Amino acid sequence: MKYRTHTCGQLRSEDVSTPVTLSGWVHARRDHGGLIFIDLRDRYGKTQIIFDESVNADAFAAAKSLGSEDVVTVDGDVVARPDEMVNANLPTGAIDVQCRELRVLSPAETTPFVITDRDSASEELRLTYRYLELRTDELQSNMMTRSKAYQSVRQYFHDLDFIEVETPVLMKSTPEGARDYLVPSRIHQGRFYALPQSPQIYKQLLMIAGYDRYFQIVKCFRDEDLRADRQPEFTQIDVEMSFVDEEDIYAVVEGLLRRLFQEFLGASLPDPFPRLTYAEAMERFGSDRPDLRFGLELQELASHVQKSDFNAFKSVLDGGGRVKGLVVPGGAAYSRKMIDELTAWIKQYHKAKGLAWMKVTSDALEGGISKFFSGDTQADIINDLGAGEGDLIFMVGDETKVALPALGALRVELAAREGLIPEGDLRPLWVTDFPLVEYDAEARRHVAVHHPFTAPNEEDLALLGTPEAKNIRSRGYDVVINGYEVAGGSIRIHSREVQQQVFDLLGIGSAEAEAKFGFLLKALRYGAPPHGGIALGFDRLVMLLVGTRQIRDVIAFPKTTSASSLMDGAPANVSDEQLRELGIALRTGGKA
RNA sequence: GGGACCGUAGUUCAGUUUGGUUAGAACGCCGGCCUGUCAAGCCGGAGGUCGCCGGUUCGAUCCCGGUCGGUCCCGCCA
Repeated sequence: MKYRTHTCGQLRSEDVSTPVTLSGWVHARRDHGGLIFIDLRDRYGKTQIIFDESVNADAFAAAKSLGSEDVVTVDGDVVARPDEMVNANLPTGAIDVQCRELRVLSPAETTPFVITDRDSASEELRLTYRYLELRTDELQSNMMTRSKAYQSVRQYFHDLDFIEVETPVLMKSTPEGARDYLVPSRIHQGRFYALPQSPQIYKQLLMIAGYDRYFQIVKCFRDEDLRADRQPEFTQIDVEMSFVDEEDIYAVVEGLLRRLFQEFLGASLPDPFPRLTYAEAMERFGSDRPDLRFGLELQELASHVQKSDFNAFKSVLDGGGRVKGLVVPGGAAYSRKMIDELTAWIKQYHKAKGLAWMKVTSDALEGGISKFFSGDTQADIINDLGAGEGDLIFMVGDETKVALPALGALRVELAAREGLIPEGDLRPLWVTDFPLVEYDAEARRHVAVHHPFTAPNEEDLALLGTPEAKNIRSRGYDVVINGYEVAGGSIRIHSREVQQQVFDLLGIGSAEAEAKFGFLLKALRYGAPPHGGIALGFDRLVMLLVGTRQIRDVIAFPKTTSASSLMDGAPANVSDEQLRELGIALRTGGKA
């Protein structure tokens, strides 16, 4: 039995009078009494099938009872449509297939939602029936883009002589970083594998093994809370290279991204990508992943505040904090209610103590905290900030690590509200010179900003082991596009001594380091080349390629915000027998 | 761990402000008519434990408490 000679997206005017067989899903049925149309759909497209009572009564009778999403095979002949019936919206819109014989392969029950319209059902329902949602044009298109992107990435790295190596999914739990997903061992009861947060250590060991250009498209797992752009299992393009410095990595990554965005969007990314240090990104944008598609940059207000009578801000400056602001064009029209809402928002979500504001008139400031500034200072502020009549100045004064991120969040929020974000733009950049460590109040020690194997900046190397070590810059770098962190990496430590010093800085004692990373420290003794690498978030790249803000739109079977799969019910309880085999007794019995 | 919003026919929503007899609409589904539609059209019909549990009340979809589920955000995500 032959199911198809062509796909449902294939036939054109040139095929008229060809006998064909098509198989697919009944997308829609339009019954005109003596004439029935169905749109037959597969992943290649749709073709209209005609059943004409006067041409073939048997097929016509069979078509009477067809329902949406039935799977059928149609034998028939390609016929041209009358000129005025051509559907210009469909690639196959110039022809019909006149049905000779209809075979119903698999009738479908009424679906819980209509396949033609993804918006017609809640996400909850669509996730429960994900295999139905995957039939929609939008998701099929997304998944095909994803598939082509895999191929493009592989081709790129193979052409550059990279070797693709699979690393273990069952590995040893590493204490730093995200929470691990654990897998119990049956053979070694009471012991656990961890799923990789990334193949970080393996790829470094591959460098030591001499595989000097490695890449892998690899699943990673992090047991942390989800977001619109974060799933517990996600895919990285993992890259590592030996005998390289930052510039070599930048060149390879920029080449890949330029290729992908050119191929899928016809977009030419800048060459080279602009670069910002972490410090500059924080000062100007209040974020280490700035969205460069719009302005609203953070501006310094310290000198003006010093000349004011606003003691709240002056004491912030005296205490070593910062006062910065941003100018909202036309913001003077904001109502008091809107400003109050923004104030509540920034206090609740971004820990700022408040949000000060002043409106700009022709030559002075008014409202808000303007009364604390003299006329001359007001003029200086307007001039200095490049503000104009009708603008609004927002200000935050706080300790540095609150003030800058709060204003950064405000910047993004205001740009969205004001429609200042040009959606078609793509603005990539490198962010460099991250701090090597930051203080973790909860753990009461310094932790790695990137990871513990990141090399310190050469210029700051002398500070290792001194009290100034907390200010050391790292050789880490991120790629940011439109506010999304799409890649992150670093030049790694290849010296056992430096690695030991960094562990010391992180409060990881030699015994602990030996127990947890002994195999890496040992490997570093046997001839470790200088090396570095990067990992690109593949899902986020595909999001940009298809133009969605939701990571679930580019993953075939995603999890909900609470990390469960509505379709298959994972995670689920397991039998006592399974637990017994693993030597596991539940402490609380779990939630039934 | 915290905050906000949401949960009512198969589906998307309205209704709840001010508790009260038959809870509506559209789409889908079923039946009928219809030979050029392509989201076909017209006529008719069926379809509801108002997420779940408890409380208040003569009476709860509506008010209160809890709980489950979904979405977004803060924390978290080396």
